[in-house]
Amino acid sequence: MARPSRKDEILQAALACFTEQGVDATTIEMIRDRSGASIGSLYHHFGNKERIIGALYLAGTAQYAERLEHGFAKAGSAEACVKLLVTSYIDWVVANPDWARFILHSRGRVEAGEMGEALREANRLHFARILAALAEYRQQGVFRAMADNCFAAVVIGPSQDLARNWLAGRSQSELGACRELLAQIAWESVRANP
Amino acid sequence: MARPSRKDEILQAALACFTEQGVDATTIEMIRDRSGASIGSLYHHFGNKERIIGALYLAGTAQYAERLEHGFAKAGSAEACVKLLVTSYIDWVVANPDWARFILHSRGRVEAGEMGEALREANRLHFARILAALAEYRQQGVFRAMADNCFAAVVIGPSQDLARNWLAGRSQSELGACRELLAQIAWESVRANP
Amino acid sequence: MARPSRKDEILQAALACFTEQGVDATTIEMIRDRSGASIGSLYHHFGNKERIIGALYLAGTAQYAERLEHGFAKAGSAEACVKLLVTSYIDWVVANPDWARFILHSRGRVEAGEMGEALREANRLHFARILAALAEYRQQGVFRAMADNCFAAVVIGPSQDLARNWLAGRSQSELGACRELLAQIAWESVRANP
Amino acid sequence: MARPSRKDEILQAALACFTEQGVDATTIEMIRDRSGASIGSLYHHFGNKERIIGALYLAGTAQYAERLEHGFAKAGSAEACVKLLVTSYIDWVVANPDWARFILHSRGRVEAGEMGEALREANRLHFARILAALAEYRQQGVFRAMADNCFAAVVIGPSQDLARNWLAGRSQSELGACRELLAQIAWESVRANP
DNA sequence: AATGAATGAGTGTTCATTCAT
DNA sequence: GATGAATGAACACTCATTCAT
Repeated sequence: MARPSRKDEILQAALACFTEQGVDATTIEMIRDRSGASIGSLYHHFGNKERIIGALYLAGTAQYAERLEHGFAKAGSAEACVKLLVTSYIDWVVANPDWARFILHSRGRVEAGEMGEALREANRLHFARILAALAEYRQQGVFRAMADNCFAAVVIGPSQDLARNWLAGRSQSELGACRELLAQIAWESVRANP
Repeated sequence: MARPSRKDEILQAALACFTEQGVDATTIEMIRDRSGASIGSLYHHFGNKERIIGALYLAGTAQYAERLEHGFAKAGSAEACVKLLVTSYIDWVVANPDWARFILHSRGRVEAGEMGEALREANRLHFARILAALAEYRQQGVFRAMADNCFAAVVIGPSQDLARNWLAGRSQSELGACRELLAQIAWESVRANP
Repeated sequence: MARPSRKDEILQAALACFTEQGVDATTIEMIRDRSGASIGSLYHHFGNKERIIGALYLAGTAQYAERLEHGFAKAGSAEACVKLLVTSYIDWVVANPDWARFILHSRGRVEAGEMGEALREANRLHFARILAALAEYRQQGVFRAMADNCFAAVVIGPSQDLARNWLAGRSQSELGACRELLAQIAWESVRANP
Repeated sequence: MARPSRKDEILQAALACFTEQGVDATTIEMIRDRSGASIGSLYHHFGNKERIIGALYLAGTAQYAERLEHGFAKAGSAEACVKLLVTSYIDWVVANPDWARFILHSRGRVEAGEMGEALREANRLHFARILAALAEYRQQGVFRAMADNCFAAVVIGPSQDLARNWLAGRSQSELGACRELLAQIAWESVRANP
């Protein structure tokens, strides 16, 4: 296994700081102290704070997208696909709580910054892949008629809401405990009525 | 109609700045310029920036809670109650987009600050009122069995997700257009299977 | 006994604040809170902070001068006069530690301010009275030859040094315990050698 | 001869400002203007104003202590030691009036701040060295019986009082002129009566 | 690639003072 | 005489960023 590169060390340190202090309250010096890199090195690798945030964001979403991709390859029905959207989201949040918290809170910021277009492009792609995977089923009339953004909200909204609360420490119970239930509800919510 | 007090003017100005610049990027001077109050007056009334944020947050949630309360008084069935949770949330967001955006993004910050306990107390109360309104129906077995936090997430999660996207300008379509559909889905998601 | 006037209440409150916080760290609002007077009242009576400090200073030195005056009236020898300078100083410090501390630390400030001339005038007068009381003895050759400022320093310097340390809490022992010894040393230091 | 370091330049500039304006009235910008360093550099080296004050204080007292140390090495009698305490103090004040004024007025402030313990430790050490140098003579009964703090006050009090007045511009005559007389009086004041 | 001293515009906040009531 | 809301200049301090080594 390769040693983590300096860049990755910095990214990991930044994420830890963001988790503990919040993104705005984290200073470059905090990241320096935690990563062991010098200020000069930080700027050599990333150029500015915004780009550290952006790189972290993109790496996080890519990681999640990859996980989803793997699942889709094996899903053989509309139901499996929809449930996969829920379960893989929850599983990823549980496995990467810091990353999930950061992404959940920094989207607007990254979108507004210089890496905004890159982010939107990645999102478009991600969304398109999901739609493509579901396109066949939609044509078969498996799903209830609704706008794309509604569909996405209905499927992932409950999980995201629960994840937000859990990541903020407002839930005493485990997030994973609701995994199956939320997947089932998502499926029931979007399938065409029998 | 009474003229808005100096305190309210400051709060309104702060909200407008938060909407345009974001909370962190808003400086006290921006609020001063927009409100017409002097810096001294700002501090005379609120003491520090944190407390402006907190006051605005609490005022916003109170406003929404009041709206919900009014509706509950007239709701005569479990279905009406659940749908009301969705529709009154969406209606409030559409009617107060700036306030909604601010509240959606500042919860963690306020919770972490000196007014955190006041906020948690208000939330506890709000949540308790909703549960009380539904308690009777729950005992009758009207609802599918699930934890309280799951119930809340299933009912409001999709609306909140959609609202976030709409408030961030990521939706071209109107938020209100999904009103009935989301209410219906919420109800179907939590009712006991027939 | 007359009730203390509002002015005196303010002065007392100011002195207490100065003792606890230091003169610079004391704000008008602290004095307001402690005195019970309103900000407007404070400014009505004194005009500004500087004049509160000045009034307090002058009142304190006057009080000490009066005490000295009383003693001199009864002192019938050079030795008695010199020892009186020491003992009445120490007695006053022990009786009015807050006032003494304030005066010991604020002289330069008052001298530099608008009441500086009044202070210098009071000091000149005070000094002149002491010299007058000793003039006769000096002519008789009772004292060792030295400049006036040296004389004053030799007589009062040790007491003042000890008082400073005691007032700052750096001495565990009582200031009064050294009273007689310091008076004796002062006398031996200034008398002409036998 | 080495060029003064940036830190020393800042310290020198601060001392000059303190002399002209007083410590409280000196702003960071004044020190910046006088030292030529940037605000960032000031804070890079010292962290905050308090620490500039503390560093200056400690450097000044160290300088004086060193001077005293050198003298003690050559003093061969109780009389020489006592007189040295007086003369080296006066000589140092005359040679470093700004530093002396600053130290005379800032002790309480530094003691109350974060460097207070360092200062007290330095003082303890300084005091202990002096006592050690005199210990042998004390055992021989050379000195009049009195408490340590009295002894210190009697020896240095007159010089300090005179120095204060001279440094404040209240003395027209030279401080150095009293050097021998004060040393002599100090010795007479503490020696055991013949 | 790495370092860290230096930079300075910008921030939240303080507080003596004013003045209309 | 008394009140206290309003004022705004001034301050200590922060922190992303640069650049010579």
